[in-house]
Amino acid sequence: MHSQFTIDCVILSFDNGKLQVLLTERNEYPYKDWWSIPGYFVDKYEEMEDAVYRICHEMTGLKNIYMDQLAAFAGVKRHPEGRILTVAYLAFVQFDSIKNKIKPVSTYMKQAKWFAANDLPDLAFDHLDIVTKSLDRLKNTISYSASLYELLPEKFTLTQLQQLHEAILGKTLDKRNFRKKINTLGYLKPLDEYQKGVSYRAAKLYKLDKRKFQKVIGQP
Amino acid sequence: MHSQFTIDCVILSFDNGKLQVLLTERNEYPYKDWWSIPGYFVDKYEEMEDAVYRICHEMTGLKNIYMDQLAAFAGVKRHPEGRILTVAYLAFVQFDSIKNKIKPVSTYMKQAKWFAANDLPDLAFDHLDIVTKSLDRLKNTISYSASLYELLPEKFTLTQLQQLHEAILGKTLDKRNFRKKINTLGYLKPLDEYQKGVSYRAAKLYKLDKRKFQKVIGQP
DNA sequence: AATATAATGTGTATTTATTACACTATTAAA
DNA sequence: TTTAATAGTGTAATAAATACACATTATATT
Repeated sequence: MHSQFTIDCVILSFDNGKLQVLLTERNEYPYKDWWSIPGYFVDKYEEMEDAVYRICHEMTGLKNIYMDQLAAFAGVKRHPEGRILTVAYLAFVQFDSIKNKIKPVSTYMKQAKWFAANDLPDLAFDHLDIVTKSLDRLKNTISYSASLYELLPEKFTLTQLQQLHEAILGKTLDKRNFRKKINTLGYLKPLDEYQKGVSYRAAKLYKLDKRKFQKVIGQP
Repeated sequence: MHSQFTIDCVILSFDNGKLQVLLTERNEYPYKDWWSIPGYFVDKYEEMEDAVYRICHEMTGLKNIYMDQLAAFAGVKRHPEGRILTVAYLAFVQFDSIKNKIKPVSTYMKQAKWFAANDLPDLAFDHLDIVTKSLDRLKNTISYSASLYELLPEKFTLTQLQQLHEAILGKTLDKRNFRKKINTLGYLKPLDEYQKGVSYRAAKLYKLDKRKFQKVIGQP
């Protein structure tokens, strides 16, 4: 038995130099056959935080993804069958590691698919507003958010990190200055490992030192 | 006729060197006679943005206050009569200009009263969580928020502004460095006017130049 | 009129961060 | 061995942040 509000999940990833949004194709009215961000009703006695994981799993097949609350959306006309409030959540996932795991469990969605954030199809409900707000949030928290690194593999190159920043900020950055900045931050640890399988000079791999990140960013 | 979610308003102000929270004393069950942040049910066909102003007015007597959405709170046990989701909003008001206008219109609240943010009574529901989150939000947005200046009179002294920053950040700031920073910001305009009614050297008054603020802060 | 009080308002030297800018090094493939 | 593709590096100039102490001004008091 479900209550009268829903949860919608903006699941962002990074691939091919672009931010990607995971959309699901609806199999039920309203907006049957439309693309939407994955979402569903919260059960009456279910905590929102639990519902987010359940719904994300049912609609996309993805499990154990960390989500942050974005905002509530409750426009009277957002849902054709009467105002239904939704609480939007925002998650970041690493593209390659879940590539093959994306498949709705519920028949409520026909399929789930990635779309480049700057080239989205028409979306159901007010889901475009929700995605737009997510991208703004990401832009505004880029320097403070450890979850940013969920968008990258555990071990990543500085070029990957720079390209991610560029995609989020929508502008190019200077390589030398970017790397100098990384050094002063102190929470990005160079490893004694290098990229593999590239047909050019392999780049050094880095990882986020979460403890140091907490110290530096936690209470500045 | 109202729907099944509420709006709660965190109304912050600044007086006596401290952040102040406007609380209302409940006159209805549950939590009759408890202090709470002002809130009530949204009507079924009412936009949230309209409801915020209506509810704020009914519960406190205050009109036309700018509010920002903070977050949704929906703990299953937050309301003793079953889970009721609330969307919290955050507003800043200038203390002196509304001092005498605070009086609930609705009989749902017995009275409204200011409390220092660091010395609150026990609060109804999960309202302490909501206030705490508001104060965090204020801290994190202090440099980017034009609404910050709603906490001060239209014309204010740099000492007032510094004390406000100190109250929000919870630490003291250096006067000379603070003023140097103000100068480089460029959107705080010195006036040819001075403080009145003080028994010592009168300070110069400043005001926020909203156009310049937009330019500087809008898209950095 | 002189003094006390209480706050305002100001500058400099040091350190740190940001910006602008171009070439050499490395690897794999051809 | 050459080519292609990307990794990796330094310096000078400017701007911002920090640490720090005293003269100035308006009023109230004697």
